[in-house]
Amino acid sequence: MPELPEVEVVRLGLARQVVGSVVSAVAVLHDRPVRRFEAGPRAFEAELTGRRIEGARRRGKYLWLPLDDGNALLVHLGMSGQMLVREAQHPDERHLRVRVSMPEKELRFVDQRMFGGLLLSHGGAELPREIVHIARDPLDPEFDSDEFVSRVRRSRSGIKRQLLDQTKVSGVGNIYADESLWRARLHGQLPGEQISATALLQLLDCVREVMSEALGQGGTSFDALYVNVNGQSGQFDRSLRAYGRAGQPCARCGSLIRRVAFMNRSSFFCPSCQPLP
DNA sequence: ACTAGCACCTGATCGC
DNA sequence: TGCGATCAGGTGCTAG
Repeated sequence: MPELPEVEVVRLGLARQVVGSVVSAVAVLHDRPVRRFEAGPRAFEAELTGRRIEGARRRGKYLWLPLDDGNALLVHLGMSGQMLVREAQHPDERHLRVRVSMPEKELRFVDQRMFGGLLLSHGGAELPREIVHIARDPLDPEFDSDEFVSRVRRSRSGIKRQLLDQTKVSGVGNIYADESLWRARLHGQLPGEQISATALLQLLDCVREVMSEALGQGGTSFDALYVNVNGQSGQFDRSLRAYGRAGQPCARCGSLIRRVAFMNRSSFFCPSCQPLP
């Protein structure tokens, strides 16, 4: 669910509200969200307890909190995960999975579908080993645009599939892929090897543009499943031009936006602005 | 090595 | 009112 702008909104909230705090207690209420931590839920609780949170960092859709022992609390929100900062007396959320207690507040991992999760990354303060395969994102100053372009042009896969491949570029999900392709006037099924380097660089600019605008609006929320650390929704859904707009006129040309099935989900595009050759 | 497809979950909504 | 099918913003594993 949450893509780069939504995760960045959460990261900013954590940076403001939990960095500098010391963890006084941890309760894993459902084992599934810590499934990737091999030492198990009890070790997760024990190792996180007593640690001071030193920062809040992000790569793509992953975020992590470096700890004072050199380890890191690594977080992925999956499709429905939330990181909420609540007062301790706030009633438990229906899908509360992990409670991290601190003086005067709690950091809560809430996740309906549990595709997301937490783990303790040993020595992961700088960059958790679990996410070294994740590429930098297009807003990272060290993102290598030329490397992305050459990799895309070496593949026959459709450009949308490649935009969603987090080892080529991270942070892009189904919404911002469709929005970026609409802005760049590219059909998602165009094979990468058929797209010029210039067009791909323009596509990257569109990705940066749409994500920056979304970040400025607090992200995209269709329902209460994506919210910031205080439980508030973002407003970028009002600015979407393709995603979720099947049957509505294209803002550029007036043709009706179409929806097609893709990778067990949906793609939205303008058949006039984004033709397949 | 690359690629496509599926598994992993819960819940809301829609048609019958 | 109930039931099954479908859909939802993601990632990792695995079989070709």
